[in-house]
Amino acid sequence: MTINISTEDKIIDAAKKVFLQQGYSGARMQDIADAAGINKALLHYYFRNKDKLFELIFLQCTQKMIPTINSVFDSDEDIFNKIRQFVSTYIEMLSANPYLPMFIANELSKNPEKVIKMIMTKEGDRPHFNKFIKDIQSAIEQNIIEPIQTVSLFINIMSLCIFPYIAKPMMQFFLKLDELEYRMILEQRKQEVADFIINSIKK
Amino acid sequence: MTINISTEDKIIDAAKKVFLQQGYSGARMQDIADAAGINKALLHYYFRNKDKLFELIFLQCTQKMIPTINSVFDSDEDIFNKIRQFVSTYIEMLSANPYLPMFIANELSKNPEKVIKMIMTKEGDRPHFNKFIKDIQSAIEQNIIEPIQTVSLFINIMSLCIFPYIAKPMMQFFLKLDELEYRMILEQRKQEVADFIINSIKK
DNA sequence: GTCTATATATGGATAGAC
DNA sequence: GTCTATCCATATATAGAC
Repeated sequence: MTINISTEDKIIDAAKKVFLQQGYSGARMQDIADAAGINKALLHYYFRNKDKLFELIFLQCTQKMIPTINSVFDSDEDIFNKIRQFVSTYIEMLSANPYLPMFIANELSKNPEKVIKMIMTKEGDRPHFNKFIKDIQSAIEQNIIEPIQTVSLFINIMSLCIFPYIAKPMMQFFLKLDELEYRMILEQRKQEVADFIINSIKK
Repeated sequence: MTINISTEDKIIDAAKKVFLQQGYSGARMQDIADAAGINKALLHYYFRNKDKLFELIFLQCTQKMIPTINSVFDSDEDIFNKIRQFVSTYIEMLSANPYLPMFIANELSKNPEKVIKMIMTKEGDRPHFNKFIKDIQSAIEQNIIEPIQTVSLFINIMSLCIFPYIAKPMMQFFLKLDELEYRMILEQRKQEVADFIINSIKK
């Protein structure tokens, strides 16, 4: 049986799909209407214009993952477990939303001011990166891990998690990997990346 | 004194700037004409259409860096020095072309078939990644570095080098870093990243 | 709320004068 | 080679019937 989905939800789902894959400037209102199984006029009836619709989708996407991440940051595991947990939950979430990293990075790089204003205006959860960075700092002071620039380590962790999604076609092309092979590699990375990081920083 | 730059070169320079920052779908022929100090009609006189102009720029950009990279891959340094050299020359080149990673990753992700066809059709140098991967493999067999999936290590190295450029606005936003601070971090990474990698894999 | 038809704006491309 | 003017396709947005 088919559940009755409201037109608004159909539009949101469709818009999410199109915007995430095509980005703002590549997305066509017609494509969104088609994907939602309605016509353009109805799109404008529900969401006045492309900008408004985009803003909704963008904020919804960026907010969605924050609570899960924060629950990791806020836990009182030791630094190694925290890194392990962060890497595996983050990669897990990205595998469920593979277009998200490219989408966000791209919009942010095309139009930094507009996007940042959008985020700042709408209040909501923020990722507790500071908490994470403080934990790293404190682990260094307690002599648990090698001294390293915390900011630099943070960038490394994010790089190792996110880049394989942003550069998927590039990596597939370079390494001649098909869809399945690449997905298996991403799956393995949930452990490998944490090992790689911890190997590097542990005393 | 001002050197006399041919109109064609002015167009190419302008197109490079606009395409790299805006991507294919975000770039406007008008913007390119403006940046070149000419009008649209003249653009079309030199390069029949947007696609042709884009193809030229894209191929020129992707080819430019290959010889330098290959000279590192082809050298007969040991694996640690090779990693150090690759990381530092690669980051050096990216700092000189900070928009390039986002540009390539984005076009590839928006239109993989088209882009790959473009690359395959035009013959030219290819990066010798295989050589690098074989070197890693052989270092593992000789017991010089920890056993690790070579493909995985390769992805890690690329991630650590490239991601900070793709995600520059995101990282700046998260970490509240201004232009100068971020550029300093990138500069430091020429050493730090190699240390980070080698720390992780050395016996 | 949903549609068809249409207005309006934008951007790529061409014609033709100089 | 370079320009102005214009065309035409595409894309966003609105009007108005049902």
